[in-house]
Parts: sequence; C-alpha cells; structure tokens
Amino acid sequence: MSGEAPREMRIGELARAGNVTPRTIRHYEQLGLLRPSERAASGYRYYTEHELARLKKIGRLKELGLSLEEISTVIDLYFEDPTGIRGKRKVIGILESHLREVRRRRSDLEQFERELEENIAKVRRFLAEAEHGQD
Amino acid sequence: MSGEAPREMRIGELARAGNVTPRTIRHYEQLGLLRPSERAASGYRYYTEHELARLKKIGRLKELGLSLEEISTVIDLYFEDPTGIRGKRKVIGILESHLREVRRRRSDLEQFERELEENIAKVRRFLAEAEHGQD
DNA sequence: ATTTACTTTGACGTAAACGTCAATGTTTTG
DNA sequence: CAAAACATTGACGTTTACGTCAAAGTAAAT
Repeated sequence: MSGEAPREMRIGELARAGNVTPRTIRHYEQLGLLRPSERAASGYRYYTEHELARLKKIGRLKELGLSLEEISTVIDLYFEDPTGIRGKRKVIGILESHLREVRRRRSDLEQFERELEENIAKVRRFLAEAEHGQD
Repeated sequence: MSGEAPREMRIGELARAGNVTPRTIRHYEQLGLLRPSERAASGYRYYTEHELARLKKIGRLKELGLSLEEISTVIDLYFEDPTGIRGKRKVIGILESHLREVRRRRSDLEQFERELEENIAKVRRFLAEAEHGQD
C-alpha cells in the first residue's frame, strides 16, 4: 500500500544521469545544495529520482547564471511545499528581486538579439555585393 | 574637414562609463581584448567612445556565458568593418550561432520568469490565508 | 575468494577573472 | 607650486567550482 521501493542509486549513477561528476555532487552536498536520501552504514550515499530532479534543477539555475550560493538560497522554493508560515514576506522579497533581475537580463538579451540580427544583415549585404562584383 | 577631436578619456572615466574597474580594463588589455586608442608619453592610457562601445560589447558577450578567451576570438567580428571578403560566411556562421544561443537563453529566462511569478503568487495565497486565520 | 569496479574522506591543485596592496610617477586644482 | 586626485607597473591574494590524487574501505562479478 505504501512504499513503492523508490529506485535507489549511488553517486556514480546519479552523476551519469545528471551529466556531472561524483565530485560535483559531493561539492553540492558540502554547500547544502543536495543531500542523499540515505546514507548506508558503509558510508555510501544513496539517491532517488527526487534528488536527480533537484540536481537537474540546479543545472538549469546555473545556466541562468546564478552562482551555487545564490541557488542555495532559492532552490528550496522549488521543492519545499510552502506550508510553513514563518518568513513568507522575506521569501516574497527574495523571489521578487530575482524576478526583477531576470527581467533585466531578459531585456538585455533582447537588445543583444537585435544587435546580432543587424550585424548578420549587414554582413549579408556585403556578401551579396561582393558576389555581384568579383569572388 | 576631418578630425572631430574624438573626446578622449582616461582609464578611470572609461571604467565608470563601462561599469567596471580600471583593473578590469587593464586585465582585458593583457588578454588583447581592449587596447587604448592612445598611449601618452607619461604612460597614461587614453580611450574614446569606440573603446567604450567595445567594452560594453564585451560585457554583453560575458552575460552570454562566453569566457574572455572565447570573446577574444569573436569580438572583432562586431567591430571590424566588414569590407574584407575573406571568411564572411564563417563570420555569419558564428554570429548566427550566437543568435541561437541568445534566443535559447532568452526563452530559458522567460520560463524562469513564469516559474518565479507562479511561486510568488503561491506564497502570496498562503500568506493571505494565514492572515485570515491567525497572526 | 579474488579480482574488478565503486565509493569514502581528506587535502592539495587549478583556471578564470579580477581584487588589492605597494611604490612611484602624472595631472589637475586651488 | 603644493596638495589632491588619478594613473602605472608589478606581484601576490581571492573566489568559485570543481579536478585530481592518495589511502583505504565496500560491492559486484567471476
């Protein structure tokens, strides 16, 4: 009725699945970013799909340009269910500042995108002219 | 008829305008990324608007996740006037891959923005409920 | 019961991108 | 022209995000 035997894996397998190295996973653990679901008597770390999802989320947040430390301040907002009452306003404050930052970066990227399009068009024109003349 | 006296500035002013430090500018110079337009007999570096534009471009390429070394291999594509004929297609190829990257990152940011908005709304709802109940 | 493959905890190493003196020279300003 | 503000070249320091041993224990496969 209850436990679906949640498919455990060790650090190597998690690393392959998450496209990182075991060292990276241990590093994340040191920063408090990703803890194993269980620790065997031997000392071996065991993980489940849940930790894999978290690992992947960390990767995406990294691609956004967040440092691991920044990630550690927000990652739980994605995984903890928000039933605690304490500090809700602070959480909102943090999320809102992240939102502002994301919007700023997005508009920077839009600007850059336009510049790139212009540059490409410019080079294309030169290319076309050149092909008309000699080659 | 010719020289419009192109408004020179020293490293400190360029740094402020580009929102970096003088150290950063010297570092970029060491990497061959950004050279002063002139070097006075005193040793002082002098820059113009052209170098400021270049400095800003470096910043944007950095935000794209390029390393300074990668930037040094492509930055000239943005500033050399494209009258040379050789390698135009390669240039277009690089610019287009940058464009693809920019678009990918932009859509990632959009996704993240939506997630943030959702999370904020969610926490807000919990906050409102809690205030209804006790507090 | 051995190999063989994995994992553990240190602990030192590294690459990138600057930060931060220090000692000294330069430019500007009152 | 003296003081304040700014710049120069070293050169060592720092942070981030891991890489890379080493020594030793554990698990899996034959």
